[in-house]
Amino acid sequence: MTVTLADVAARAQVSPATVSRVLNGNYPVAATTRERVLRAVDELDYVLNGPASALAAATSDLVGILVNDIADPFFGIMAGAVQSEIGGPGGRAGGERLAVVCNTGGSSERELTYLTLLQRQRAAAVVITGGAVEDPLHAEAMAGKLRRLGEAGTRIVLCGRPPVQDTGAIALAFDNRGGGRRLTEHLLDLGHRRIGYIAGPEERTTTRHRLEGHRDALKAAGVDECATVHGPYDRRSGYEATRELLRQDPDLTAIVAANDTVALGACAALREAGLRIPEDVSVAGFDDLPFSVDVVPALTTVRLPLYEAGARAGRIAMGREAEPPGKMSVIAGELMVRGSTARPRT
Amino acid sequence: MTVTLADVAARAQVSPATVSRVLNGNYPVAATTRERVLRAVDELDYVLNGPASALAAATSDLVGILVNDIADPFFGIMAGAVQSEIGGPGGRAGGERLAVVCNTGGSSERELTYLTLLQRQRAAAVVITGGAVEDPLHAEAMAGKLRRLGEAGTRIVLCGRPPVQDTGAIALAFDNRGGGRRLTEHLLDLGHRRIGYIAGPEERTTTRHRLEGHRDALKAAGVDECATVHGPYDRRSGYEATRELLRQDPDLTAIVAANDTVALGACAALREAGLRIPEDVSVAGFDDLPFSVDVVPALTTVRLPLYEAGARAGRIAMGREAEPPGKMSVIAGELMVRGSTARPRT
DNA sequence: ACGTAGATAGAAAGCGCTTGCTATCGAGGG
DNA sequence: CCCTCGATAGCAAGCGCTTTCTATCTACGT
Repeated sequence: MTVTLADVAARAQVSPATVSRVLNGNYPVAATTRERVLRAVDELDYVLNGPASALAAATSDLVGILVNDIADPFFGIMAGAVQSEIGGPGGRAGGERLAVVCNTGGSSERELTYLTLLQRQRAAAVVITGGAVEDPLHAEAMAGKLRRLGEAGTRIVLCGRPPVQDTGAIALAFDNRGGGRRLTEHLLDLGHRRIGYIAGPEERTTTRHRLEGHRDALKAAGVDECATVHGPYDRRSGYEATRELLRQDPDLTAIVAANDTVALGACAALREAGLRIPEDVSVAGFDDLPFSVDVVPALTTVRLPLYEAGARAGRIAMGREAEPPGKMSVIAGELMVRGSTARPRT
Repeated sequence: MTVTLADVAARAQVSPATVSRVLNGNYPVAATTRERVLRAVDELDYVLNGPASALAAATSDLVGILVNDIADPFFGIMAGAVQSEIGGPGGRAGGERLAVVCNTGGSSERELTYLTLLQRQRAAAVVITGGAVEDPLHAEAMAGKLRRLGEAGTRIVLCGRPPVQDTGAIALAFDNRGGGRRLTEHLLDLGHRRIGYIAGPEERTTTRHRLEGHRDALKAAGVDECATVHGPYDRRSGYEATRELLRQDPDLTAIVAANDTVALGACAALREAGLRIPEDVSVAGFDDLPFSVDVVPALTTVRLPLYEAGARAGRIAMGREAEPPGKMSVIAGELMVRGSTARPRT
C-alpha cells in the first residue's frame, strides 16, 4: 500500500492530527515536533492523498480553465497566464493549485459537460475564456450551471466573454466592437471603399461584436457594406472565404478577417490569385498573435492584451485582486497599423 | 448544503449503494429502479462528489499533461490531441476524464513539483511532453518520481522525449537527430557550405539531438562546422542569435534554426540586415507548426506529427492502444522543402 | 505556592462515496 | 412441495484526511 498520514504519524511518534497540522501549517506545532514530522514525511516519501484531503476539508486546489482550442495561441496565451497566477503563495500548503484546462472545441454542450465535471471536482475556481454561443437555450443552461457552481463556492471569471446575468460571475470582456470599428475606420481612412469581411462562426458573441464594429464604421462613413462570409476561426476558413469573396466581388481592395489566423489564410489565397499585399489588396486581422508581426508583410491588426487579461482573470479567481466595479470590465484593443494595409490603387 | 448521494437515495426510495451502482453502471440494477434513481438525480440536480468518489474507489479521472509552454502551439497541439483521446467512452461513469495541463516553463523543478501534485491527486495517467533537461541530478530525481508514480498505478507516457530507464514509462520519442541531419543534408545538397546554427537551450535532449544531427551531416560531407549559438525556443532568441551569427560569420549562406518559431526571428533579423531570403541566405526551421507554411517565403522545415503523437500518447495512457514493443517508439520527422531554402549565390 | 491562561498534542467524529458480504424474492429442478 | 440458484437490493465497514473538542503541561502573576 501507499504511505498514509497514519504511517507518518507512527514514525514521527505523534498523532495523525499533528501530522496534518504540520502539513497544512494552519495550527501551532512545536518546532521540534514539526521537525520530526517533516523528517518522517521525507523518509517515507509521503505524498498527501488529495481526494481524501479535499473530501475532509471540503475544498480542492483545482482550478478549471475552459478554452475553445488549446492549440490556438489565442487561448494558449490566456491559459498560460491564468496558470501563472493561480499557483504560487497564498492559501494552504504552499498554495499549489492545479490548472485543469478543458478543450471545448467551441461546442456549447461540451462547455456544459466540462462545467459539470469541474463542479464534481469541487473546483476552487473556473475561468471561462472565449466568446459565448448565442443560443437562448444554451445561455439559460449556462446561467443555471454558473449559478449553481457559484453557490457551491466556486469563483467564476469570464475572460474575453460578455457577462452572464444573475450568476455573480465576474466578466472581463474584450472590446471587440470598438476594435472592429477602428480597424475598418483605418481602412476607410486609407481610401478603401470595397472591403470584404471574413467573419467568424455565426451565433457567437465575438463574431457578432467584431462584425458590428465593422458595420458601424461603414455606416458612419456612408459606405455600403460589401461581401461578408462566415467561417470558423482557422486558416483554412480564411483561405476559402477569400476565394469566395474574390468571386463575389473581384474589385475589392481590402479584406478584414475575423482574426489573425484567418487573415493568414486570406493572404495565402490572395497570393495564389496573383494579388499583391498590400499593393492590390490590403489585409487586416484581429488579436495580434505573436506570429502576426513576422508574416510578410506584417499584419495590421487589433492587439488584444491576452496575457494581461488572463493573468488578471487568474488573480481575480484567486481573490488576489479586487473584482472590477459592477463585476465587469471592458478591455480595449489597440490598433496596430503595419505593412499589410496601404492606400488602394488609384 | 449541497445534495448528496443519500439525498438522491431517499428521494428514489432506495439505498445509497443502489444510487452509486446506477451512477457507475457496474452492477446489475433493475430497469425500473434505475429509472427512478435517474429521475431523482435529475430532479435534485445532483452532481457526484469527485473527491469522495476518488477516495472510496481509490481511483481518479484526472489525467496530467506536462508541457513546457502552453502558449506555444508545439505543445498546444500535443496537449489538445491527448485531451481528445482521454475523454470519451471506456471506464466508469461515461468515462469522463479531465485533463490537467501543467506549464513547467521548461524548469526541471517545476516539472517535479507538478508530478508530485499529480501524484497527490492520484492521477490516472500522466503524459509528459517536451525534451528532458540533461542534468544527472534531475534525471535521477525524475526517474525516482516516475517509478513511484508508476507503482501507485499511474500510467506514464513520455511524448517527444527519450525513455527514462527503470520506470516502466512508455516513450514516444521524436527522431530529432535524424530530422536535424536530413535538414542539413538538404542544405548541403543545395551547395551551402557556411551554415549557421541556432540551437535551443543547452542541456536539453531536444537541443542536443537536433544539433548532433546537424553535425553528423556536416561531418559526413566533410564540411567544417560554422558558428553555433544557443538560446531559448522563442522568436526573440532567433532574432538575436541571427545578429550574432552574422557578426561571427558575415559570409554564411544559410541558417538552421532550432525550431520554426526561432526561424521566424531569424528571418526578421535577416531582412532587417537587408538580406533576402532565400536569395542571400537560406533559412530552415523544425517542427512545421501551422504558420510555417504561411510565412513568406514558406519555411523549409522538418514536420513532426505532433497531433498524431499526442493522440497516440493519449490512447496509450488510457490503455486503448497497445504499448510499443520495448515500451519505446521513435517517431520520424519528414523534411518539408519549401521556399525559404535555395542554392547559395555563386 | 496556587490558580490560570497559553501553547501543544491527541481522541474521535465525520466528509460522501464504494463495495464485499448478506438478505430477500421468485423461479425452476428433483 | 422443498431446495437451490440467479437476480437485486441493502448493510455497514471503511477510504485517508481534517477539525472540533478535550487533555496536558508549562509558565507566570500575585
